[in-house]
Order: sequence, then C-alpha cells, then structure tokens
Amino acid sequence: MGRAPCCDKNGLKKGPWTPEEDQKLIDYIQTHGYGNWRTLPKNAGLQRCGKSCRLRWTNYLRPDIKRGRFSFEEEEAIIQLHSVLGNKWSAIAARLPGRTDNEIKNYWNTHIRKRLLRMGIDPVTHSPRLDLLDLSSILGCCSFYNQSQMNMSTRLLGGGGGVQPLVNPEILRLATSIMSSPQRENQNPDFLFHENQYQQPPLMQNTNVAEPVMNNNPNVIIDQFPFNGCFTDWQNNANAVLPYLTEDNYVPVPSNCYGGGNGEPSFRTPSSSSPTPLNSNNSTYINSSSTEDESYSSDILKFEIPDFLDVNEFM
DNA sequence: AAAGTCTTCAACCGCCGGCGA
DNA sequence: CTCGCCGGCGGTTGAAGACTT
Repeated sequence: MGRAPCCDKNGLKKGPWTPEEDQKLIDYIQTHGYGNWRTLPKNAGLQRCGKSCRLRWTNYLRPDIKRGRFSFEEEEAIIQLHSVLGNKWSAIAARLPGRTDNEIKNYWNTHIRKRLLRMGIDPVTHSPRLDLLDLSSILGCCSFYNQSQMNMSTRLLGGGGGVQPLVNPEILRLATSIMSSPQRENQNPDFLFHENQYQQPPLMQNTNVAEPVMNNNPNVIIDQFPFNGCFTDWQNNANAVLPYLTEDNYVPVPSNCYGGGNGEPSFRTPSSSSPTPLNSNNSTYINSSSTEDESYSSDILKFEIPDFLDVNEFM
C-alpha cells in the first residue's frame, strides 16, 4: 500500500516563507507549543503542511539557533565529526549547539567539501586522493624520515631543541584527523565529547608545559604518514582529550608524537617558542582560495611550506 | 551595462523507523 | 502481526544574489 502524503497538498502554499507566516508560526508555538505538526498549521492559520512548518521552525525560527558564520572551532568539529559519523548531519548537529543539520549540511557541501577537494582530500573517505596529490611527497615524510635518524614529527612540529616547525601545526592536525578516519566505523563518536553533547574541549592553559594527551594504546600504528598513529591514538582512546586549539592556535600534541629530546612533553606555546610567522619571506605561502570569506580566513588552509620542500611542481 | 555563469542556502521530496491501534 | 500516522533524516532543487566575461 502506498504511503499517504504527509498532507493534503491542495491549496497549501509552498516556497519561501513570508514574515507574516513566520510570525504566525512563532506566535502559535510560543503560545501552544508544537505538539502535533500535522494539525499545527491549521490551528495556526497557516496554509502550509506540517512538514513545512516543522522545517521552518527547526531550521530557522527556533530561538536557540545561532546565526552567522561558523567559527573555526565549529568547522574543526564538523570535520572531525564527519570523519567519524559520515553524513549523519543530525548527529553532527546534536554536538554543535545552535546549528541545524541543514545548515551544517549546506556548509559542508559549499565550503568544507570544496576545501578538502582542493587539498586533494576525498571528502567522503577523508583520505588523500593520491591519484591527484601525494601529500606524503609534499611533506617529504617517508624518504626524509628514513634518511634521518631524527624523529620527523619532532622536526615538523618543532617539538624539540628549539627547532622551528616546518609545517603549520594546523595543517598537520587536519591531515592527521583525516588520515585517522579508517577506524571510524567501529568507533563510538561520543568519545569526542562529554555527555553526548558538544562541549568545547578544555583549552590548554597558556603554560609552558601542558598535560600530555593520554596514550594507553600500545598498538600505535604508524604507516606512511608518520603522524597517523599518534592522532589515531587520541581517537581510539576513550580517555583521550581531544586535541584542540590553544588560544594561540597551536595544538597540544601527544608526547609520543614527537620526541622532546629527553622524552618529556614539550608543548609549544608562544611564550616558550617563536613560531615562524605565516608571512615569512622565505617560505611558500598557500592559501587555497582567494574567494573564501576573507573576514573569516580559516588557518586550516593557510600554511607555509619551506623552500627546501619544493612543491612548485605540484602547484 | 548586459548576459552568462557560479555560488549559496532555504526549502522541498521521498524514504525510513518508531509507535500505537 | 499488520497497518497507518508521524517525526525525522539525508539528498536534491531552484531562486536569488554574486561574480565574471
């Protein structure tokens, strides 16, 4: 038996809502609540189907909706949650207070997805599209890692001995969160947040030495991408603290991801180090899109590659 | 200035699962 | 157990504005 339509479409209005319709819906819900969406439009004097009313309310009129641009933290959360949850927009939205699934879905499709594609990352699998771009080649990970006795992570992150970071930690964080996605099917995404609701993970205090992210996983997998293991670690570990931006935009990195030289954690902070300026003269500056909103320029796609890592052939 | 193209996002569509009769 | 209703979800559409030629 065929399903009955959600409502009798005859005589019901479709398309954009007028301010008058919005006000009717708001007034009705504020007075009566929204018990039955099917009967609500009739009771509220609206020539709309219940579905349309529910959508309008949940996606636009709800008082707790946060309008405006997505913050960097929100974008970060979306990317990480998407790597775990896939296109479960409602589940992602549940962890981003004030944002609707529709809004997140739109933002993903119009902004994040395109950025990932431009970066040579498959937005579905969150894996590098090696047919287009070999990220490990750009980073010089494998060969360089093998040739030197030095921990590549240390060098890239500038984690020890006053070595300058070679790559902005932002891009490393994005890449590693993406690279760590294959386990996502078997993971409970709730490890990311407390009490099944999005909470911004605690910011690291602006101290010289921060608590390292817990590492109880003895089976750290390190494959082609040398940071893969340490970041899958925090994803696999229910006790792990989600790496997050510090106030100075540097990411606390687990100590096992780089050697401090003496095995001690040595998180970077502005007070303890001098990160290379983004506009350093002797580096190649990449900004993937000049058409993105300039007022909100995510550092995710802004990073510098030192000259000795010649990437011009990829540009 | 006009036409064509691209981008954005609100809204719609159809399907699915839960629930009660 | 089956059926129908309802709310919710993810994919898609298309109007409007922005941008390019």
